[in-house]
Amino acid sequence: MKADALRGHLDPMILAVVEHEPLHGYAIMEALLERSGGELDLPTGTLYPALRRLERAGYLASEWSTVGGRKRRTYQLTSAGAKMLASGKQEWVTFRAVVEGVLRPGQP
Amino acid sequence: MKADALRGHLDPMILAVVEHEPLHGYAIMEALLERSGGELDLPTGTLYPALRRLERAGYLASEWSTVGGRKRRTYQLTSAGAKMLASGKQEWVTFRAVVEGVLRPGQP
DNA sequence: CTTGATGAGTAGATTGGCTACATGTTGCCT
DNA sequence: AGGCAACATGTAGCCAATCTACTCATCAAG
Repeated sequence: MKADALRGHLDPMILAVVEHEPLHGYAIMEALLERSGGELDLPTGTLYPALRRLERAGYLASEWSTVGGRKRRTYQLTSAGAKMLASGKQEWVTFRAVVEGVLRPGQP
Repeated sequence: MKADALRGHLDPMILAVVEHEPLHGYAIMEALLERSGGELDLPTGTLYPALRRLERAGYLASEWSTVGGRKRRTYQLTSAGAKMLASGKQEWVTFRAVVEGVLRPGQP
């Protein structure tokens, strides 16, 4: 999968995996990998800056903890993040309709 | 629709509209607008550079003509472009599965 | 005692879509 | 006649998100 196909779609995906349970960065990576059937293997240089960006924007809140001698930063969805996720899902539906309207995937 | 959601998806869309008939730039813009139900209103600063890029890459070929006193550059799909379009369609299917696998659009 | 998995992070390059601009024609409306 | 909308093509430069490539640290297995 091409790199910049992800552009603008990563944020709602990240928010989605922490929708029902707070997770730390590494666990978010794994969740994305698992939910995508192994397709979405984010480099840390993509994920961690994205998480900080989402926190700065107020969509995520984080707190540190230590588990088994390892420091974790656990992120949870804020209410603003929940709204952003909902609108992100709606935008995805629109986007999909646009692309498929143009691509006409009926004929391969 | 967010601007950079388009990143990496525009190329196959452009190739798709010239798949069955060659079109000039302005007509491609209109075709995209129509096929997307009015959602995809590309600025010329996006479309024309994209067309040149696709031609440089060998996916499109162009020739000039004059219709009603106006100069047109008409683009048609090359065989390399057809292959690229086919693989672009396939990549879209994968991409859609990835996003929806992560977003789980069942629950809004 | 080295390797792989866990865990978090930064610096810098790339790149493609965007805004804003430049240029010209045709045809309709007032 | 004058002006504006639609038609038609293009460039320069900005911006931001993702990537590569790196650093640093702990723990378990071999």
